[in-house]
Amino acid sequence: MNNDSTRKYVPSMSDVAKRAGVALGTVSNALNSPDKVSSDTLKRVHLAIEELGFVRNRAARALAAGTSNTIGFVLADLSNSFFVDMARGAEEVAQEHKMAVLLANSDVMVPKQKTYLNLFDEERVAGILLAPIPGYFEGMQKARSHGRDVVLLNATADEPEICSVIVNNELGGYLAAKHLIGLGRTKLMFAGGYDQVVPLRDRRSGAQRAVDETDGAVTIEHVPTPEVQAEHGRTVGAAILSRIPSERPDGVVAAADLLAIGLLQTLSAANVRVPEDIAIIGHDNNQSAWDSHIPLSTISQPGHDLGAAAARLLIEEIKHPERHVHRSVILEPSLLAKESSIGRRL
Amino acid sequence: MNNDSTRKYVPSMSDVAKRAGVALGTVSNALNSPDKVSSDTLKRVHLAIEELGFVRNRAARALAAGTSNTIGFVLADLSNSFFVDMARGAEEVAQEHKMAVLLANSDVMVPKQKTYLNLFDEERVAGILLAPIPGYFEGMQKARSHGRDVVLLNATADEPEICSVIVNNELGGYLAAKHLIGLGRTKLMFAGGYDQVVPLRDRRSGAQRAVDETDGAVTIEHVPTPEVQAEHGRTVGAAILSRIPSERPDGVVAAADLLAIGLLQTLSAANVRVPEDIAIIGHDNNQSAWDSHIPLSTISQPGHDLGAAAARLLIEEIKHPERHVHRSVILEPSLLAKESSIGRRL
DNA sequence: TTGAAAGCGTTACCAA
DNA sequence: TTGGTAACGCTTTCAA
Repeated sequence: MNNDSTRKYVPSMSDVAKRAGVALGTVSNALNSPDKVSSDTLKRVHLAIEELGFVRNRAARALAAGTSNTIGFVLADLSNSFFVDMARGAEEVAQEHKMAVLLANSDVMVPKQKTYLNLFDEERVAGILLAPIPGYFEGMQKARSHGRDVVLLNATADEPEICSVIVNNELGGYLAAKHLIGLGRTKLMFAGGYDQVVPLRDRRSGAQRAVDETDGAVTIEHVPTPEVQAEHGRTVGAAILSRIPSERPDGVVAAADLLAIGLLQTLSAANVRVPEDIAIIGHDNNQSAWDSHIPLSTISQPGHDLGAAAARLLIEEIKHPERHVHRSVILEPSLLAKESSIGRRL
Repeated sequence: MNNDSTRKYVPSMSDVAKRAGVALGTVSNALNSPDKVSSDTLKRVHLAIEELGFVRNRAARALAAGTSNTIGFVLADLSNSFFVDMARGAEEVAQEHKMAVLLANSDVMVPKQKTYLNLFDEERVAGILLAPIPGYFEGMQKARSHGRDVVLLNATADEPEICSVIVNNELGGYLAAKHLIGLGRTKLMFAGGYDQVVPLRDRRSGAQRAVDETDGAVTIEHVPTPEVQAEHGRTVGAAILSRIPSERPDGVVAAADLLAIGLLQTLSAANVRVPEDIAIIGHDNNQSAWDSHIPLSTISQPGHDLGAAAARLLIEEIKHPERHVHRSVILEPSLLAKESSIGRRL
């Protein structure tokens, strides 16, 4: 009927100290620098902890020490596997250093991003990992001005004082276009995005570079879209279908996988053969695009490595501020050729 | 070259108090119970806060108050959109109550789940949301014994003292089978899972119930698989293909979407028509299965509602322990009929 | 190696 | 309404 009043008494370090017959400071040492304590007292302390069911109070710890061993990770979009991969990578590295990673999903909402950044700042976390909403950094400076170390993922700030890990998007676009060109395609299309979104713009210039290298043997046109979701891919697909076949591209570099999937669906539904008539390659290796009817060739973003590299930078900055040099790590994407470009291989 | 020593001095409440010419306690009140402070001093305090760039110290807050206004959410698998939906739902509700949700991904690893549960316990969070690794609750009791409120998502504990929110899986299986039967299918197959995994077992019994209701007009067979990933679906597909057509089922209820996708691929590749020859319905409405070639019919799990309901239960328990009644909320899944069962509708 | 005591920045209480 | 002050539970000197 009513709630249990099981709310047990939570033992503190001084309780442990009493029980073990040692001083408070000794318990603290036993926990934090076991080597400073004789193995005998160590045993007694641990026994007492066990008997009492003691748990450290992190709040008190953070207050006294001025910082915690927790890393706060604010990321833009949990429904995108790219970010989930980052979280995994960061976690693995943190774990090696006995640090924990707490996640906060800003869900592509700027105020939320700011709120969580502020939350981690208030919590005095050891450091903050931020995979920001493209173009939005609000809240970051405030945390930094309080001495909180911040490392950016998949974005760079103007100031060189902030470490960041980014992906070479230009190379991604280049690899994608180069792949299609190598497959003999000559009339390319770059689908999606517009120039205000830097990563997508970079992908496009990379694709352009690959085309330029052919000295005119290959052409490329750009069909911009407001966003890069599946529906925008369908729009692009419809646009292609409205042309007479001879005017259609024979290869499409999509700015993102979801867009590529939408495009793929629309074309297949109209009996355009992929890749025979039109080869398609996406971008991101987004899990949501796995297992599509015709497996999608894509440019794989090193999400895991990105998270790991960022965590390494952050931890270095936290633990050795004196020897730490602020820098930007650039990771390379890689080609993942599948059926949508190279056809079925048996 | 070297790191900036920008590490600014972080002002405290007493600094604010001095600056505003009021007492420390007044600043605290100004922040926590503005109504207890005259609008004049309120103004002065806020001005001082602004000028100093003050941020509360949550560690100190949690220490003094004994709890925070943060909810910790430990979930089993971030790469499954079901869990991400839960997180969103929980967050929305928390936000309405001015509480924040911090996420920890146990990544289907029991030790991690335990570690994070312990972490949140140590942090003295206001409460814990736990979407556990099926069958594993280690770490939960310890946190509970410290007075931490815990609410389970998509799982139930043996003790009635713990609130939980679950999905009626039996109904899900029933709806799925009923749907295929309503479409005229008479030789069903339930693909995936085995009886040790409770949710999957429930789905199967639901499907069985739907079949039983036909008084023998419809049959159903069970093909178990060790897990329910795409590869297992391919295995099931291969098994079906190895039979002569007349022995094949005409409708398959898959225990999970990923499995359904694998099955779909294998069958399509062998030119089995879906849904004409074999209708397929999955389970979970997993985002990773969206945008497949033939849109997959599925049973939609109310992930968002699940998270929201759980957060509501938890917050009620936190804020009104005296009037709170422990209970288990059961949510209903719903049918999402798409092309893989009903064919293309124009 | 161990013990004692001074904070850390809040909240919450009581007196004014 | 306000001010003063004792916790909160830990880390971290400094002596012993």
